[in-house]
Amino acid sequence: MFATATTIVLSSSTTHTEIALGQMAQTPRYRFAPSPTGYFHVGGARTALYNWILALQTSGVFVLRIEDTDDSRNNPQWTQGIIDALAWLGIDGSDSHFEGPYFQSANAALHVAAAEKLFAQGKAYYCDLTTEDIQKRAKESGKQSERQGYDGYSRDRGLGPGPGHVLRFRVPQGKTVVKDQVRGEVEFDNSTIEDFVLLRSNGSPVFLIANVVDDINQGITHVVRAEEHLPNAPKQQMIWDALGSTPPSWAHVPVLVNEQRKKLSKRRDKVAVEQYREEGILADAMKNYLMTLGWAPTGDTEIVPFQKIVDEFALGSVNHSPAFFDIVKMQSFNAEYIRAMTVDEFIAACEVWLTGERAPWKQADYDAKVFAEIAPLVQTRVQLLQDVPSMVDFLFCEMPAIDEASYVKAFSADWAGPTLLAIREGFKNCEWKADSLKAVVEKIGEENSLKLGKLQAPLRVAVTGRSVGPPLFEPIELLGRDATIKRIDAVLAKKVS
RNA sequence: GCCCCCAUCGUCUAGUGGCCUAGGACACCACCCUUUCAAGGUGGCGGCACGGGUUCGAAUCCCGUUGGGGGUGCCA
Repeated sequence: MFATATTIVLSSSTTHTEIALGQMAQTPRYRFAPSPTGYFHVGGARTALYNWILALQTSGVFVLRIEDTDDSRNNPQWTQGIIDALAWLGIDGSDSHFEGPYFQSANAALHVAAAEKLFAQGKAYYCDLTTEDIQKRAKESGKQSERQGYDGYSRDRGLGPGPGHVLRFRVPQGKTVVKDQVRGEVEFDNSTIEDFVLLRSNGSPVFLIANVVDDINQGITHVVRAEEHLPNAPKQQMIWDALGSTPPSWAHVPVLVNEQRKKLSKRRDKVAVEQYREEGILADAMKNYLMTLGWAPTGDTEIVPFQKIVDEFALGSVNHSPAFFDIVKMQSFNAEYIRAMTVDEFIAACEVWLTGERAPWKQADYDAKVFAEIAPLVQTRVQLLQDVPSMVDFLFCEMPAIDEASYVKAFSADWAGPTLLAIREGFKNCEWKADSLKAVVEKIGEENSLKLGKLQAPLRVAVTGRSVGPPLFEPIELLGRDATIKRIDAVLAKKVS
């Protein structure tokens, strides 16, 4: 009872102080701090989006910091990938809210200096135990020691820097309360936190301190990151305190998971933003979808303008539980965004898939005018832009590749050959317009008591090579009489053989 | 093992004590439309993990159980 009351009083007074400080002194400074270890992760994209939106809302700043400190996994090629992917999502390096990129590796000296300052103040100490030594001690002590893993063996041994010595933070007694904008107050008993490493035995700083020192030097006021960092928060908050700085406002957002409910991982799951982009997911669709994971705009519609999201998003209303990254739903969002485009926009968006090396046809065979004619018919039929070429390729190839299953299905009926032959005869002299072509086929249908839906199947396979696709007669008109009849003959010949 | 977080349809969510016989979206099913396939329209299936409290009243508050997840590196 008393404890609770005290906590409330303390926290409310602290909150007032923070608000007063924030109002007077500083514009909010958010940051996104990825490490360049591979393609850009969709989880990272969501975290970046959160920070970006928050910066936009508050007239604040979005700082991009590349955490490239050592480690064999880092590679400069990924840095450009991150920057490009962010720009694709509208997090544009030239925007006034954007600052950076900064490179953590450039600040190594500052990290070391901060660590040495902590040593000088007795807030950190050197230790000469190896990882093996620590494991051995833990095993020998049998029962789990108070502190996990490392037991504080060198706390009072008065060691200085030297070969094989790591610098460890002296975790003080007591409790550390992390005030989290998503989760409220999370309390950690310091006795459960080991004296963690600040400087490796080779003298290089580790993430825990490098990250904090950069945040301090870059004036970061708000740390919004994935929940996997929650256990780091008390440690980092202790470093902020030890360094004499006021810790930032924390927010730990739930992780994205796969169908097994495990955190999305680069090894196991399809997570690369670049890959989705290449498949033809639209940036707006991805942004919108990502923002519906763990949060939702007001109203009964999830697909909303980005501005509405910027207007409404709040950390306090972010869900506390992990969200499944559902590719099927994202594609459905994408399809809706595709349909919402004007035809011209759609044509422009398809450009990359229709020309250049990705196109399945020879450049000379492609006719932009023909595609423009059929574009409205394919626009309602694709989920991914990469699906477009296979829907229209029959228009730009000499002869379509006949899908065997479609062929067998369409020509299994005994009427298939004869009616197709009749259609061929009808096509020889009719007016070459979609409506007239349709009329020819319909008439033959009447004569044979076959519905158009059935009767057109063999014709469709002959012309397009497949049993499904856009409406048939418009493309046939575009193809022209000679090419159409040639294709019918080819498929008829195939039947005979 | 230990620390921490979490728990509404299969999935993503709305819901902040009465408006909830729980709303929307994706997926799925049926029907309508129809030139195949889509799109569109209509309808359907389907959920507050469990057990105790608190309260006139609980999906909403508290406790416990169970079940998930994250962390436990001289990675970030």
